[in-house]
Amino acid sequence: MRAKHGLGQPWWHGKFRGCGYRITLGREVILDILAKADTHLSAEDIYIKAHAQYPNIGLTTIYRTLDILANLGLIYKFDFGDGRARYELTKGPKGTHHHHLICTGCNRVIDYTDFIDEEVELLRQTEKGLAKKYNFKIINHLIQFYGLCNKCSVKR
Amino acid sequence: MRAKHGLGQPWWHGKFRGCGYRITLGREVILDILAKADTHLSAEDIYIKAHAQYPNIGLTTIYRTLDILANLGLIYKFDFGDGRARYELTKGPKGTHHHHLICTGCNRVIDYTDFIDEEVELLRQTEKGLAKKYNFKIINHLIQFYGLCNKCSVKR
DNA sequence: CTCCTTATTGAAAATGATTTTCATTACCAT
DNA sequence: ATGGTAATGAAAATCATTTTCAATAAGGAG
Ligand SMILES: [Mn+2]
Ligand SMILES: [Mn+2]
Ligand SMILES: [Zn+2]
Ligand SMILES: [Zn+2]
Repeated sequence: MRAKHGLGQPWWHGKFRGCGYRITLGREVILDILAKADTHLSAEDIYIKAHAQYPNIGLTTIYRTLDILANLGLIYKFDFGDGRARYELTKGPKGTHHHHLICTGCNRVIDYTDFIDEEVELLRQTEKGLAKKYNFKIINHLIQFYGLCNKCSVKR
Repeated sequence: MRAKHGLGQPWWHGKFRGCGYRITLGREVILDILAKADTHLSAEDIYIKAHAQYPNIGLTTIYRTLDILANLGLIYKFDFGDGRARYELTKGPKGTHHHHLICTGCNRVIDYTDFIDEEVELLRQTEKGLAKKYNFKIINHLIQFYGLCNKCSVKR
């Protein structure tokens, strides 16, 4: 059940090598952690996990690798307002693009992928309209809903 | 043509006092700057402008005031990825809620309010669906499209 | 497999935005 | 006008992220 492509090469090796980057132990560890994660990890979260498997890795390498991954479009970098960036594999285990519900009470973040059918279509149309009107080439979008989760809305 | 409410009181004095906050010269200056701004200002941008009218004001006061304003919902705080927070009056001169087009090439941010008719309606429906499904009380949303502006897409 | 070039790395120092501390000042209800 | 207390500025402290630099290790060539 290993997620490999081709001849036992992890899926990302290709894109990585193609851009002139070397495959290193540290980078493998980091991508492994991201692939297994089911939450939005911060650089330090990743550092702590990585350090367990590979005690020599430095936090600097985490930052540098995350930067490359974000530029390659393999991960998303988010700001949920808690003062540190959080990262998530573009195509996670769930594999699908998703949006976020963010609780301003407890900072919980809920992923949601169950878009209404029309939502996807409308997004396409909106992007098309904006692209033409502003002569802007849309590559990606960020959609987040802020509010109170079930627990937090009770407290108030 | 002054934007006043009641007996010559700026519109925000009410809400401000109602929450136990005092009206100070520094705060007036800051809100004035935000009200006149047609771009997304950083704390330091505001500090520089404020300093011109009120040389004694400290950067600390800017941060503290912005924090209050954001909590009161009078301003939005954004992260456009350039390492500093940027702020915008919730109800600007334009008065309307808007979304952003962000150029990843030059960091230009375009406001857009010209929603497709269906966009507003769909957003309402989506929010309703999410609210029920996740038992989440939606208060606000953030929608940003990333891509390349006309100038930057030519260069590539 | 060995060598060599060069990307990568870790540690430590630097940076830079935002916060905290604390003594002083100034709102504003009475 | 006065007093209680929120607000303020300067300086120091935080803290996530970046930079520096000498040491190390991918990985292509031979
Ligand atoms: Mn997510
Ligand atoms: Mn805007
Ligand atoms: Zn919550
Ligand atoms: Zn641009």
